[in-house]
Formats: sequence, structure tokens, C-alpha cells
Amino acid sequence: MAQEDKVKKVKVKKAKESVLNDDFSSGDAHLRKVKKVKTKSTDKSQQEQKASEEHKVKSPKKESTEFEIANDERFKEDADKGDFKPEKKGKKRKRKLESVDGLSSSTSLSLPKKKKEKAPHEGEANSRPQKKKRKTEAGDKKVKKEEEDKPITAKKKKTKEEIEAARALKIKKKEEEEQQRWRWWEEEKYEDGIKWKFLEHKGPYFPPEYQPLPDNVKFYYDGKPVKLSLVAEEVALFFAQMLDHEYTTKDVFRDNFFKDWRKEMTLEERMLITDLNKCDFGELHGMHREKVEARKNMSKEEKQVIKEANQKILEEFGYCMLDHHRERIGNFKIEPPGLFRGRGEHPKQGMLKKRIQPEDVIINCSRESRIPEPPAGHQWKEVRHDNTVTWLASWTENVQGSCKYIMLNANSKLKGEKDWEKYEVARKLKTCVDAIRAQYQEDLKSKLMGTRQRAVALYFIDKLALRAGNEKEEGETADTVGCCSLRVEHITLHDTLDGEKCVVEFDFLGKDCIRYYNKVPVSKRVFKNLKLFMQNKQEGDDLFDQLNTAMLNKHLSSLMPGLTAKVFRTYNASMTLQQQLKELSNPLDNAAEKLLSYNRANRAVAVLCNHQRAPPKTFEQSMANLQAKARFQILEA
DNA sequence: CACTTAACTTAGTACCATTAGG
DNA sequence: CCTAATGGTACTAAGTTAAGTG
Repeated sequence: MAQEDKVKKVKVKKAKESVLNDDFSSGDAHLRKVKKVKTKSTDKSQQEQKASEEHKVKSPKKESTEFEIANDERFKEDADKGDFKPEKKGKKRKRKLESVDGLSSSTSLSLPKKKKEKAPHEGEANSRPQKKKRKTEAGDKKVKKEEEDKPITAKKKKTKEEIEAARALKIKKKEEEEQQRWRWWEEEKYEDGIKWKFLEHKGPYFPPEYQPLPDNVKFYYDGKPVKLSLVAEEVALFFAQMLDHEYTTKDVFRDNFFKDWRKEMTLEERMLITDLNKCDFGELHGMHREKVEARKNMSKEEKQVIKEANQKILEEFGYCMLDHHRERIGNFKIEPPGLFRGRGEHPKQGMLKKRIQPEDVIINCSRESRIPEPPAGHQWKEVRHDNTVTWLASWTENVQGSCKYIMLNANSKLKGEKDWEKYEVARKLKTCVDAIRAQYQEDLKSKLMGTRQRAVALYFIDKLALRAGNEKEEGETADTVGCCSLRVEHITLHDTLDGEKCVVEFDFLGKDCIRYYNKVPVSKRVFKNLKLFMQNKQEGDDLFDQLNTAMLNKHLSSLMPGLTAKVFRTYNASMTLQQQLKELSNPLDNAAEKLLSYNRANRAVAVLCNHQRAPPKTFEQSMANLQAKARFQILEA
């Protein structure tokens, strides 16, 4: 999840709190106070947090999705008091159904009424040119001053002021944005399944067309220059651009690429080019490197020009109108063509990810909205008007055959509400988790093998925060597993290990091919069951042969509506954070200490959820630097 | 019911701008 | 002032889950 989302989530969270505060306004003043304080400090630490103690475990900010409720004081006290009722119309929400078309929403008290949705526009239109003006002004002066006699002090002063002004402007803009934020959480929800009443957008933004190679850049086959057809050339360039990457050394990648590349070739080309090893992409690669270099060395002004162009695109395609509010789209750009970069040992790595044409794209919007125009000379695959889904456009991707969607970004109503709902479900789990735990403990003794397996799986999911683990089609994806898809080779049973009894050693690749390695002491009963499950099985066999995610989730939802396997991850991550925060921090701590505890608490969550990050490319070098420094210091001492 | 797939969330990585450190 | 570290954002792959299908 993107950092951006983090910030947005924080905002969403604030929103949640405010709903809560409203609800409790007549009630528990103490609670509210606590909440306020909590929220504040949390936000602060999220913004300020910097420390990243080790490189291997991810820094805290990315865990947002899994721990948020723990940040939330409500979670502790009043899991059942929240008024979020996904299926019902919220009794306390203000918006009436008739207000859906906007006009009557003017009754919704305090918000500045006029042109709510237009305001951001105006705000930006005002502030941007202003900013620009300021900048160029300052720039001019700078240049002038430099030519004059006392350049340095004057220049310094000016930039300082400039920076100050820019900062102030930024803050102001943020506040403004906050002011006109759509307070959807104060409004009434739609009936079941309806996601919007009005949706208008400009359609997706398509990547630029391929620019043919200049004449002086040539591809060579078997030492001889070959002028490739446009399509074949484009694909060749995809490969050439990746030559610095490890991918291009892998056989699977190379084979897949070559196979798909040849499909794009003309008959002649295909006849000629039969061996990837005889292909020389050197000049294409060189050209690419030069381009990257040139981009890096661009002047400030050139960069500014590009930035502004991007801004313009964002303005035009990056937003939509959803129920009279301007909402930011998360990914309004169609994914550009390239070579598929699967994670881990992905059998499809290197395959050509084809260019998406408007003819591949389905548009979804209101019937009565301005239908987006397809690019000149093109048509949409389809225009539909389905308000039970949240996507604005979709297409089918050719490598895996899966659907891709254009959707709103994380701070939009559509995403925020869903997120809220998620935490409400987790809060609900808190009220019945004891019963559910007792239940699966009991089920460990069941006479039915399926029930026992389900119980053990649930035990893992609950205790270790494992993912559900759907089956996957072999050969289509990397070989990764989750709980239900664990195979016998993924665990080792130790009657005793390091002085502990009944230890299960896990070693498998999970989502994104991230290794899960853990040694966990379990109860005798679980241990015995595992032994039983593994009897007469060999490598490659499912540990839980009588269980799959559908069965597990069906069972869970019968225990509590809305309960699925992933809720446990949310729940346990949140509980961990909250409990760690409590344990590690002290109300009297200063900001730095609070930050440290916060980071440590997040660390605990990261460990629980097995969130990991590859060491940065520069790690080796940084480490060497640090070591050198350390050595130096020792010598000095 | 098994199997597929649409729709959505979760997650790691690449890249870029800003800031801190030297 | 330059360079490395850092933090934010964009991107898109890889999951989960429920609904549809034969």
C-alpha cells in the first residue's frame, strides 16, 4: 500500500473519530477526551516518525491497514457502540435519500454551503499562479542579486523567506482542503449494494504512443544491423531497457520474452531471429541509459515544465464527479505496455504485457453523465452504467487474464467507507473472539477430520496471523501458500526444540514470495493433530486436505456475520499495536520517546504480519560506510 | 457443489523530491 | 554546496472473498 494511502487513511480515521465524537457528544465526555488526545498523538507520530531501526522489517507506516483500530481508543472500550451498520441505513447519518441529488444536502449544518465541489478548483486556481509568480519573482531577484555586490547574504535571506512562504502556503492549502473535505461519514448511507447515484469522469489516460528509434540507434542480430518493424522494435526496447536488471539473466524471463517477442515479429523477422543470445540490444540499451541520465541532469526549469504538464493531466483525468463531489481517482492512467515483472519465481515473468487500446476498455459511469470521449479514431469496448460497482473503467490484462480497474483513491468516500467497515467488523470480532477461540479449541477434538483441520487452520490464522491461502493454479503463478494451502513440506514438527515442547517450524513462501519462517510452540492437542494430518503424506500433499478457504470462510461467517479469515489479521494486528503501545509508552514521555515506542509497537505488528522489505540496493554501500565509521570511532576512543 | 471470475484489498518496489549530514 | 538518507507517491502484482455458472 502506498504511503499516500497512509496519510489518507489517517484522515479517514479522523473522520471516523469525528463521527464517533458526534455520537457520543451527549455521553461520555471522558472517553471523548481520551480519544482526542490519542488521535492527535497518533497523527503526529505518523507524520514525524522517521526512525527505522532495522532494514529488514518494514518501517511502520505501511502497516496502516492492519493496525488502525488499535490506534483507536474506541476499540478497547466500546466495540459494540459504533453505529456503523453496513446493511442498515445509519440512523444517525444526516443525509436523507432525497438529498442524494445534492440540493437538500444544504441542510447539513455547519459546512460552508456554496459550491462545495467547485471550491477546490478555485482554491488551486488561485494558489498555483500565485505560487508560480512568487517563485519566478524570487528567481529573478536571485539572479540580479548574484550579479550585484553582496550576493550571498541577500540570496540566503531571500530563499529563506521564500521557503517560509512556500511552507505557509502548503499548510494553508492543506487546511483549505480539509475545510472542503466531503464529510460523507456524516451522511446517510445508500441502500444495499448501491455505490453511487451519479458518476462522471473523463475516462482513463492512455500512455503515449511508441516513439520509433532514431536512425543512429540500431539493433543487431548475429552481428548485423537489422531494422525491426515498429511493433517488434517496441518490444525489443522493453527488453533493452531492463538489461541492467537481474530479471534479464533468468532463463524463464528470457524464454518468455523471446517467445512473446517473436509473436510480435513479422514473418521475415521471425525467420531471421531465432536465438536470443545472438541479439545485441547494446545500442538500444545505451540510448535508454542516456535518456535516464539526461532526465536526471535536467535543469530546474525543465523539470518544472514537466511537472506542470503532469499536473495538467492530473487535473483533467485525475478526478471524477461522484454524487456531486469531486473525488480523486487512484490510478487514472492505463498501465503502459512492458514485460511482465512477476515476483519471485514467477512462471510468466518476461511475458509481454500488451498495450491497452480503448477498444479493450469498458467505461462505467452514469447514464446521464457526460460520457467520456474515446481517443480520436477509437471506440470504447463498452459503456455501461452499473452503480453497484465502484470502478470507472476496466480492462482485461493479457498475461494472467485478470481484470484491471480504475478506481478512486484511498481517501475517497467509496474506499473510506469500506475501510471503516473493515475495522468495524474487526471490532465486532473483539466481542466474540473468546467464544470463537473456545469453539475451535473444542473442534480440535472433533471426530470429523475436516472439522479438526479447520480448527487447526483457524488456530494458525488467529495465533500467527497467517493469510487464508487460496489454492492457485499450478504453473500460472509463483508457488506461494497461505494457511489453507500449506503443504506438508512447509512445516516440521519438533517434539522438543530449544527446551520447548511441541514446536512447529514453519518455512514457506507467502504472498509476494516473502518467506515466512517461524518456530512456534503449540498446544499438545494441536501438535497431535498435525502429526495426524501428516500421516501417510508426502512432499507436495496438502496439510489440510479436507479444507479450503471457502469452507473456512463459510464456517466463520456462520459464527459472526461478516467474519472471514482476513479479519483475524486486522484484529490481531490492531490488538498487538494497541497492547504494545500501552506497554511501551508512558503518558509522561516526550515526543521523541513516544515516537520510539510507536515505532517499536509498529515493529511488533510488522513481525506478526511478516511484513518485510528487501534491503535497499544501496544497502551494501551504506553498511560499508557505517562500518568504516564505526571502526574509525573505535580507533579514536 | 466444484469451478471460475469479478471486484476489491493488501503489499512490495521503483522512483522522485526533500532534507540531513558532511 | 554536494551527496546520501529518507519519506512520500505511483505503480501494479498478488492476495481475498463472494457471486455466478454449469
